[in-house]
Amino acid sequence: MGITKTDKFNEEQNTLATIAKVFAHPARIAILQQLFKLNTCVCGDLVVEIGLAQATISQHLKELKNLGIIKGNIEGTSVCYCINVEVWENTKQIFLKFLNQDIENNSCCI
Amino acid sequence: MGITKTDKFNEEQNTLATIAKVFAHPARIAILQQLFKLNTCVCGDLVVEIGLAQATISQHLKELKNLGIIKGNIEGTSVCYCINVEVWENTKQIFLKFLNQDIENNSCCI
DNA sequence: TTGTTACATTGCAATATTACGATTAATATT
DNA sequence: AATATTAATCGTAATATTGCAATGTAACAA
Repeated sequence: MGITKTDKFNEEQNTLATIAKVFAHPARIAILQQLFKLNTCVCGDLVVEIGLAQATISQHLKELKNLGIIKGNIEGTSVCYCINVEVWENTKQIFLKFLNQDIENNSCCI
Repeated sequence: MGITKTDKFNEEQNTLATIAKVFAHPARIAILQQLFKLNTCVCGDLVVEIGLAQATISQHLKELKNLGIIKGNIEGTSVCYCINVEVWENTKQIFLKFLNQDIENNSCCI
């Protein structure tokens, strides 16, 4: 089958899974880290930096853009990418809420 | 190809992607939420609760177990699952560190 | 105009994931 | 012992993801 049955789950669960899916590839993690690290727009050199084919990087950038956490500005023949801070914060909060759920007492399993 | 080129990335990036991949399915999110919510072992009724086939749930549980964030205790014919708090905390910290990286100034893109 | 550069898109092959029926293994129950 | 219950595993089909060569597109440079 290969198709996820999203109708079995609530919106929150599907949203969390969608966000996680975007984080679920080292190239996309690397792109985000690079954008954070440089603290400025990155124009093109992501391909050189990461070492995958240009088409592949472009595809990963597309997925990050689809989630909205990065944005691209066209500057002449090149495109500059950076974090979309608002969307990033929003996305982060959703994920933090999930990660920060804690167990009060965990005396059941050994 | 379909195969991720992990050798192009550092350990941290691959680890983050691996963790995210486990979170990247609503059924696994639902299982974790259930385990947190009940605050006790969940014995079997995950199949009923989530509404996927037993084999499917078992497969998702396996992936959560592979990451180590849940553990299962055999009790007679059934198995009780719960969060492995130590591993969960560890995993959480790795992810928090990634999520909490922030930009000091973001004046580049419009 | 012609070429060049930078990136997106398309098309395709290889591999991974999701889902489930069927089977197996282990323990309980009768 | 025979049967039932529970969950893991196997096998398989459908779909998704990854990666890249080739191509398309838009802006600039000569």
